[in-house]
Amino acid sequence: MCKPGVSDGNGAIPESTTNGFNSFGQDDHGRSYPDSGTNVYCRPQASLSPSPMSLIPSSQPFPGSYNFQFEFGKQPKDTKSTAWTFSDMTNKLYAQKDAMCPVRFRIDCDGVANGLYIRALPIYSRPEHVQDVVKRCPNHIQAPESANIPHREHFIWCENQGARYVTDSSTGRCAVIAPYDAPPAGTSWVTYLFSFKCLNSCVGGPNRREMSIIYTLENSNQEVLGRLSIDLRICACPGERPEIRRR
Amino acid sequence: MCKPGVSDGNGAIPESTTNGFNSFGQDDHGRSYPDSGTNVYCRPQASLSPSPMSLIPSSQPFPGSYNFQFEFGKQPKDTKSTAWTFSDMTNKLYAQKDAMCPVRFRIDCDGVANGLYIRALPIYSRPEHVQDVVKRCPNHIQAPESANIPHREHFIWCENQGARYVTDSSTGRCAVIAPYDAPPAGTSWVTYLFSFKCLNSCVGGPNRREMSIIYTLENSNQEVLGRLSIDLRICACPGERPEIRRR
DNA sequence: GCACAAGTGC
DNA sequence: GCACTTGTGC
Ligand SMILES: [Zn+2]
Ligand SMILES: [Zn+2]
Repeated sequence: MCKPGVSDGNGAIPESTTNGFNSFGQDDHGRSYPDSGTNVYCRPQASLSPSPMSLIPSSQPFPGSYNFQFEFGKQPKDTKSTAWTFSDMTNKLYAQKDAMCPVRFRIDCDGVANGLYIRALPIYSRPEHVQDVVKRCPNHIQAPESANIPHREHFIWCENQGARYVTDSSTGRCAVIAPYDAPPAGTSWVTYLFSFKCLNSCVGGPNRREMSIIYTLENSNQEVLGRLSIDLRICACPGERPEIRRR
Repeated sequence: MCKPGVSDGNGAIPESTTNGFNSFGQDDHGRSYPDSGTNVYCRPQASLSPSPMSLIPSSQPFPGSYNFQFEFGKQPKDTKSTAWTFSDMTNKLYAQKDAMCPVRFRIDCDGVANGLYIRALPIYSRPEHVQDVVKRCPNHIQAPESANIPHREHFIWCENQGARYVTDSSTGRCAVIAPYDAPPAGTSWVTYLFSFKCLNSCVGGPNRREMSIIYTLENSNQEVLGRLSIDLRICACPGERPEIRRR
């Protein structure tokens, strides 16, 4: 079994968990809601006293000793109606809501990687919103097809066996953790299927705020061994790059 | 005290209640939800077997023996940014969400009208949707300013003293009932303030479906003594008639 | 895949 | 009050 040392990639103390941060939302659920005032859908205001950087999850990528890497599986079609597309140029994933997006990970490992995990955590990438917890909008949480699903409030779902949905009790951040499986014979890449359960535009949820996914490679003590960050846009037409849209 | 006889205006048996109808929604809440399929915001389908007319609330106006009538108070401003405007031409109220709309009612009554009530019930006016219960969208129900408000699921609110929010136990229809007060000295019109707590476009709620308000004059036995119907459109810019909108 | 609808930022 | 954004119907 291979086990390189824990590193943190920021030259600081290794995080014993990815959850060492706080969120400052508009309400108990850290969400922005429509019409806090009369008839105005408003975005959450930046908190008056900005939260210390340490309270915000790090999105600083670092391969770490395991040389943690990702790539995307082949996209279904290359037309404008594709369910998802990843731009290497911008490091941004465009996907429809609920589309299964195959993300492959690999690590440098001579033997069997045991007790390793992939954590997927969504964040708002803009500093004004990064302190807010990414949650689904009430409309989608309450939708019948999410009824009785325990993780229905989670924005990122992972279809892999063994995926575990966690909500940090102090911050309210929702993440999904899947065991890092051994790659199939003949490759070092392991595929994970992620889907995203709100649109970027969902009122009462993401509410048009730009997002990123933070993928961390962790050991069973939740020590971060490597980190990746991917920008994310969930929309009806991921095949249409925003700049191409006709006026 | 004046008390003309109960009439029904349809030449049929008087309704002993406005609630003698059923709703056939998409789910337990009679609502349309986003993405019943993958990534498609869909409207509710018309039920395969159309509901009998008797199960749908009547919106047939009739003044009745009391000569039940309405008019609108003076609108705040006549600019495009008005909070509400009523078109006599089309019998349609255009209003912003949460805007207080003053509706005046009058009845022919020589003495003191006692034990009379005004009921306001919202319906979807198109036959495809009339069987669905009008409720607020989950986003607005869950919004912090609606927390702890018992009638937060109601689409129509009435600000008058004595307003009572009722939900029919068999149909799930939500209505608000206010006592018919004596008009102030010098007029026969009594003013009621109504507000509408979702946009016409609210996903998971009205979801772009056209609506009407049914106002009924009732006695304390919920017998209908008169009925009025007003078409309704709740939107961000009620001052802009839909036809005027620039392309 | 286009044209429309309609809430939002500014 | 305009222009833009972006989900939706067709
Ligand atoms: Zn959503
Ligand atoms: Zn609403």
